[in-house]
Amino acid sequence: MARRPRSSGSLDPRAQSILRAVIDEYVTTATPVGSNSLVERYGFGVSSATVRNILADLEASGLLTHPHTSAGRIPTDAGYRFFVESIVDSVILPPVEQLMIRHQFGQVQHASEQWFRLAATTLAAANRTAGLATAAKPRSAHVRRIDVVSISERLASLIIVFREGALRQVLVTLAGPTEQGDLTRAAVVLDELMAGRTAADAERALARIDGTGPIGGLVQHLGDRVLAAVRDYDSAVIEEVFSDGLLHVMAEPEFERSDKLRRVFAALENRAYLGQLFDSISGTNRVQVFIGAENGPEEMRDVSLVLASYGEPGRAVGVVGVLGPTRMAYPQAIGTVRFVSGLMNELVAHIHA
Amino acid sequence: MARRPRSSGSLDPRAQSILRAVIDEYVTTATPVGSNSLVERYGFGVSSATVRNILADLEASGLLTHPHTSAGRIPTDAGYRFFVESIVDSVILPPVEQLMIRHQFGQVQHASEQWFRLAATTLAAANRTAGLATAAKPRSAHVRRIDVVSISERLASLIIVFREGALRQVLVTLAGPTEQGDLTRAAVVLDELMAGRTAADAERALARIDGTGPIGGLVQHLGDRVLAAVRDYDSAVIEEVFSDGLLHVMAEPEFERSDKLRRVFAALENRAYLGQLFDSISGTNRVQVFIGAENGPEEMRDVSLVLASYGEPGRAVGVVGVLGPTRMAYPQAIGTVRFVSGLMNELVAHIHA
DNA sequence: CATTAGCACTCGCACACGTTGAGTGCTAAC
DNA sequence: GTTAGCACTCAACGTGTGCGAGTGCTAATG
Repeated sequence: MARRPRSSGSLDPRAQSILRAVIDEYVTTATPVGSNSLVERYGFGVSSATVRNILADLEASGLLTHPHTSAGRIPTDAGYRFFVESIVDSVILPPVEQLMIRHQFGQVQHASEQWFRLAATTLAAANRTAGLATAAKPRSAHVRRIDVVSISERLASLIIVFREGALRQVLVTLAGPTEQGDLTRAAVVLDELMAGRTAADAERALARIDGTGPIGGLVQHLGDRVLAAVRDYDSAVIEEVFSDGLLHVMAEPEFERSDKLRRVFAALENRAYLGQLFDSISGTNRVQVFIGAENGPEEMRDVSLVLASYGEPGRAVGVVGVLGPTRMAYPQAIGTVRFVSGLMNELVAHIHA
Repeated sequence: MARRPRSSGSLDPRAQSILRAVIDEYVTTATPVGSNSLVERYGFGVSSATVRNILADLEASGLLTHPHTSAGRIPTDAGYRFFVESIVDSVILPPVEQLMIRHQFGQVQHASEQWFRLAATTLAAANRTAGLATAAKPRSAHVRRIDVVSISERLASLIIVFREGALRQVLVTLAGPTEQGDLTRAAVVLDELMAGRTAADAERALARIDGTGPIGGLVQHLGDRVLAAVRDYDSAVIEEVFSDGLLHVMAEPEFERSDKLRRVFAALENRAYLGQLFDSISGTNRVQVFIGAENGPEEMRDVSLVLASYGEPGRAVGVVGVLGPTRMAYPQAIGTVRFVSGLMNELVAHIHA
């Protein structure tokens, strides 16, 4: 029975600090925490009996639970939520860690567009959980350059560079033996026709083209392929989700039995789900936290996501984040995700400069 | 006690068929198989007592074991090895399955160099295990084409196409504001200089270049980057190992507890190990099977690999294969791996035509 | 002499049972 | 409001027991 009825939302500062202590303790030990160990390790200046009363209150408010009568308390999703709300705006990553991460990004400054992979790897390492990241993808694709390279007599590699530096390669089987010279001429025509265009523009331009003549057919053939590739790039909500450190999650005690984790991984392979999720956070630049059942899918009820989008809302956006058990170190996760997304913002800005 | 001492290597045909039956049964049920269930389901025309005698012989030969005295038999690594040797040359994938796989490959005929991904996916699906594949990588890289595209004022995307169609992209920060015109001119110089060259040749050519003049510095700067990228591509034994269907392995009862599997996954992330392994089979085009402890690393003693290389030994080779528990359906695995590697051979030949 | 029926034996597994200990909730005193 | 005290609960652990699948051995058989 709750001794003093309280309105949810506000919380006695002492109760709040005890909630924090429970979360802190549970996150590190992974075992339910009891009143005794709390006063022992945190010593609130009160006895264990008092702490017990407060714990009972917190449970009545739905912030803690009991696995069974004679066990300690563990936080509920709502408990984590309350905790996260109370810290999410104030967390700042310590300068030492900031420096370490910056250093890692410096190492590969000019290694193609692999930054998002590095972001996932960095987040995974810094949190000992799984790191996730997608490449920044523009709202609508603009073609920047088209190139055609002969691979063999009847095979050519079609290379499409998009405005932000993203790149697509398509192998094209040719109708007959074709020399690099013709391919180059066709490439020039296509390049002039499509460079700077969106998919829709490019389609209109291609429709007006003269499909006859010595290389007209070739241009038409290649143009169709370019268009398909551009549309494909355009329509995918997320191009690729790169993840790293899934092994860390496997090592967590809640996933000792692999079937739970298997379902989580299966959910992560569901593009529709991830696409929708990432889309929902792509407006804001704030760090978003999804805790356990808040994720929606049944399979995800044992894990939490800490996500942030990066990029320029009107142009290109991507997502970085962390996935771990609901029992995860939220302050650390929020801090690193915020910092890395900031870093990615800088990089995107640098590209668009 | 073995009733009749036998030399290892040859085996009574009846004993052999019983070994097969044990493997067959164990692979499907995952539980030790006893003499009774054997005669029940396979009825060899003898009683269970006789089967028991033969089982004892097979155990004495090291092909079977006992988890404990009152349990049925399970195959040892040596037992699987014997079985695999006896079938490896005769397994042919049923035409129906051949057709299904061919069909899948037909669907994406012109989707860039993603074939190896499809190979992994197909193998995973066909065997309900993990599928592995690497892209075909040439012994020594030959540059086919170099292109430079301006991304922003001080940022350019350097695109290197290799002879077999492989592609590398490097973002380059420029010393000062540079127009596409200059970049294009530099690209032409580099293209003429390096196209058709190996890394070593390209290095020599680049050393002789005139680093002065209006675009000389630019060429030099970009050239260094190209060289680094080519060397990088050259030196990596395997570029990327794509895997699919790891979830299937997670579902196997031997990996119900996730720690075993975690170690396997960790081993798979060890590039040095995989590189050496893949290198060791890259000479031959035969299907190679590595069973349990044969793999070497302690972490891999519970899994088997069925691998085959594809490509043209002198030029470009890659690897496709399957990873599963030692208790895996070897005939099916061998059949699909052989067939898919054959398919990949065709594709590589097509590229080099 | 290979095969087989019969039988004692082994040992993991499932289940029941008592013990232990951490932790709770309640009450009465401060 | 806080606290000491205490009865109570329940998972975890170790032990004991019966069950059953399966073996290995022996002696009989065609």
